[in-house]
Amino acid sequence: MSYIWQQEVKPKGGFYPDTKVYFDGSHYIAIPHTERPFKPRKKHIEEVVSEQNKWPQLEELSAEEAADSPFTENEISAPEEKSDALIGVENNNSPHNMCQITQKLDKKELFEKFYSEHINEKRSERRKKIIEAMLPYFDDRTATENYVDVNIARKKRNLICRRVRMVRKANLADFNFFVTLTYDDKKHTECSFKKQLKTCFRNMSYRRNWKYMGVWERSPEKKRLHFHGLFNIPDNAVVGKFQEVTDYSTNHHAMQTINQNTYFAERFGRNDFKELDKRLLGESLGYLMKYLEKTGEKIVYSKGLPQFFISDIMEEDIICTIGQENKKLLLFDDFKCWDEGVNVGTVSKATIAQLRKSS
DNA sequence: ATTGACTGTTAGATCAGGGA
DNA sequence: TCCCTGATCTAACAGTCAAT
Repeated sequence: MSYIWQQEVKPKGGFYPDTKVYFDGSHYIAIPHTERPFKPRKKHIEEVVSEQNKWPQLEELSAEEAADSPFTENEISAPEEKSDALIGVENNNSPHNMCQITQKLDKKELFEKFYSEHINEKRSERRKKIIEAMLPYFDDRTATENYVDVNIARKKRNLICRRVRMVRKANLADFNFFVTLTYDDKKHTECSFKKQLKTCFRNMSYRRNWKYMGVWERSPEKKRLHFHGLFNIPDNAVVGKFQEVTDYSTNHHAMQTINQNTYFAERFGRNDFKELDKRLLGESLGYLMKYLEKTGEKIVYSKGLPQFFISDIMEEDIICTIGQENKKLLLFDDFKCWDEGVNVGTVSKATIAQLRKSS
């Protein structure tokens, strides 16, 4: 095998061109540029194993059920456009607000279903239960166990990827608020809360240059849907006003003071904008990570949160090589950034902003 | 670990409506 | 007409996968 990174990483002339630089929370680390020759991927086709019939009365779904439904409005109203999809919907002249949903699941989708059903259980218990549930769809127990183990490993890999991405984005983001939001029954249903809040954040990001990342949470003890997020809100881009509100917390059974924003209080309900101590970023991230893992929910990101920036790195700015096979470069805190032979200065917020971005 | 390719989702851009 | 806000459309990208 003759992949470039397996040859000599260190270039001649004492510098590394186009490295990907990330911040691990205390140091900047550069990954030297590597390339791998293109190799087409095999397409794996999963076997269809299960069909379920459901007769949901759409207008009778509660907001919560609607939010939890795997069928989006699009899938229900325009099934003919998804002819090759495994999830199909038929409307056989049934009453106006009723349609037959025929859900065909392949083995992988079935695995996903059982995996999310047992997400809150211990790993070994979860594995056992998924295997039992999937046993009828395989020839024997060994085949079932193999399939489940391979897919558990896949989920684990994917989670690691997401975690790495999230931490690297957060470390370069310069967040200044940790925000918790929920909704007032008088203003929203869970569904409308989620939809409008996402729209609102999207607009703040575009119009006021807010950056954010966060997760939705509905833990068993706190039934109400919350949004927890890390925000970078520029000084001149605040909406509404901040007010200290002191009230009784039913969760902690004690009085608590929150920094409530009037804009979000009026539109959505209770909220808390905690100013973020940079030293506590790791702790806040851990908090978000907990929900990321437990709920299987995806992270809500604003765009423009890079994982890396691209810079050439001079040999004199490298402390040592680190990582697997010493392929990463640990940099001095005041390392210089270079863009195609031009020194764009010592690393700083401004430097990072003008360097080439890499998602 | 990292990479590039693929794909479904979602965030940036734009539209539309309302109020001043 | 201008400004602000919420909604909608679609291009960009997050998530995933397989290779290594």
